[in-house]
Amino acid sequence: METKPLVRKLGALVALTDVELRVLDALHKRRRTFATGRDLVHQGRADQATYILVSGWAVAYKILEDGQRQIIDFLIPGDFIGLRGMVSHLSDHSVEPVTDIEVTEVLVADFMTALADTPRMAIAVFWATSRDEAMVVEHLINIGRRDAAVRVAHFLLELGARLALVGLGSKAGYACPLTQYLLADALGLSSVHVNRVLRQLRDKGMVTFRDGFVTFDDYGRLTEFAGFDPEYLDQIGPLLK
Amino acid sequence: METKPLVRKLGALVALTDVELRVLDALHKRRRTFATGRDLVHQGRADQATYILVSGWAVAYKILEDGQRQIIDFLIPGDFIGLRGMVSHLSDHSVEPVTDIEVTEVLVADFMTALADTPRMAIAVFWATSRDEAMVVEHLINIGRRDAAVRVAHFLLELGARLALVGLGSKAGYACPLTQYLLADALGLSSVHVNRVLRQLRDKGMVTFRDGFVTFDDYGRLTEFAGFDPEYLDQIGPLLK
DNA sequence: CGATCAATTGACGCTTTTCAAGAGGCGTGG
DNA sequence: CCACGCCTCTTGAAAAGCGTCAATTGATCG
Repeated sequence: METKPLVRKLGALVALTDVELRVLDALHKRRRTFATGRDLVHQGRADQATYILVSGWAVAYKILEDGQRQIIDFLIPGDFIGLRGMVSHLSDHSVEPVTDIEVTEVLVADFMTALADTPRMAIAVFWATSRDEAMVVEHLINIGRRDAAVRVAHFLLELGARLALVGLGSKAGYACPLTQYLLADALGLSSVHVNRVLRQLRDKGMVTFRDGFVTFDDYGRLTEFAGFDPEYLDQIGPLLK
Repeated sequence: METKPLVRKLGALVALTDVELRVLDALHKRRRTFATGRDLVHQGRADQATYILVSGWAVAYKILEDGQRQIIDFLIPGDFIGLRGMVSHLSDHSVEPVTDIEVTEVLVADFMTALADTPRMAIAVFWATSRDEAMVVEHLINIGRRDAAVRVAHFLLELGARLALVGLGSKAGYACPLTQYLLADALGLSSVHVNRVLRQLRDKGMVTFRDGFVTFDDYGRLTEFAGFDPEYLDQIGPLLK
């Protein structure tokens, strides 16, 4: 039996019944692929569908008046794409693939019906989105009150923790398709400064960001340096049995 | 008929039936008051209740390892307090009153039951929290990619727009109990710099922050200066009729 | 083989922080 | 009623962090 990312994600929050699993399964309509550079969700446009990321990385961002870009979050397999846009009629940000990606499409109408029919699942979805918000909050704190080096370190650790949850990373490191430009736009830094900071961290033997791989050279020392607390990602098991 | 903040908030998102209104009404248990400096939600502690702010202001924040504080959001009447903490077992931030506040308490168990019994309301709550997340996202962008002056201007405008939604502000200005220290911790700046920037904005005749009041001296010029787009707060009416 | 993009490094300058000091308001206790 | 402490706001001077500009390299791609 194939374990779909969405099932794994929601199942970790709420113990799902057979009926709910069937409803969930019916949600996965078409499987689609998107190539790098082609927007899935476009800033300021209403959407009729949301997606669940199956493979590859994407980035949620917003373009400012002056052309600068702020990255809100990187999306990895198992994440919802454009869920807020679906529910608030107007998406306030864009999403585009970082790599070629594979997604399954979920139609708004189907999703709403599913939530109404299976309230426990609605809670699970609610919980999942709350976790996403916790991520954004952590991101906010990272940018607001940490200096560049700690900020970069913290970010790489957070990404590692998220990837580990879906089996794509460990305390040794992970494959990471991001460029230093993307990192800069996520962290509110210039790419030049990101480069310098990465070299610092590498020279200190804590973490190496190179050739599409993040390698934790000294995980313990890095977490201490970054003040990293993975608690907000912890799951204590399903809230609803 | 008294219009409770929660009813007004959810009613704007989903047209509620009589049954749902009754369920909602039953949620409002005790009314409580908290004085300045007494935490409602404490970082790292699991909670059994969430609150809905009736009057006064509160602040959601997180304390970092080194003692610095990052403010996540200011809470104004009609806002949920500690909703995420309720759903994820572990609250990742603290909430404390800025002024003396009045809240109504909602028990987790009641809330979960209500959501399960009235799925449309669950969607409304889901939507409301999505809007809150949009606020945090805007906050993130503000801190990540705008310089201090624009950041302060944007923030004061955003606060004004939120207050206007609940009848506590206009394009002329609003009563604002925040200190410059609170502003600094929200914006990721030092209080000294916030002070300087506020003087700049005042000298330029755009906005005055003084004696507990924010006065928009030139609303049009300020919005242009800040690149403020209130769209993300807009409501196009109930999604579900 | 030219073009584009990611990474890299140096020099310089500006934004913001830090440190320091002082003024005014307000509550509390003697 | 006054003195004192505490908080908030204010301003100046100096230092630090980070951004901008610029130039170089290597890799990939058509």
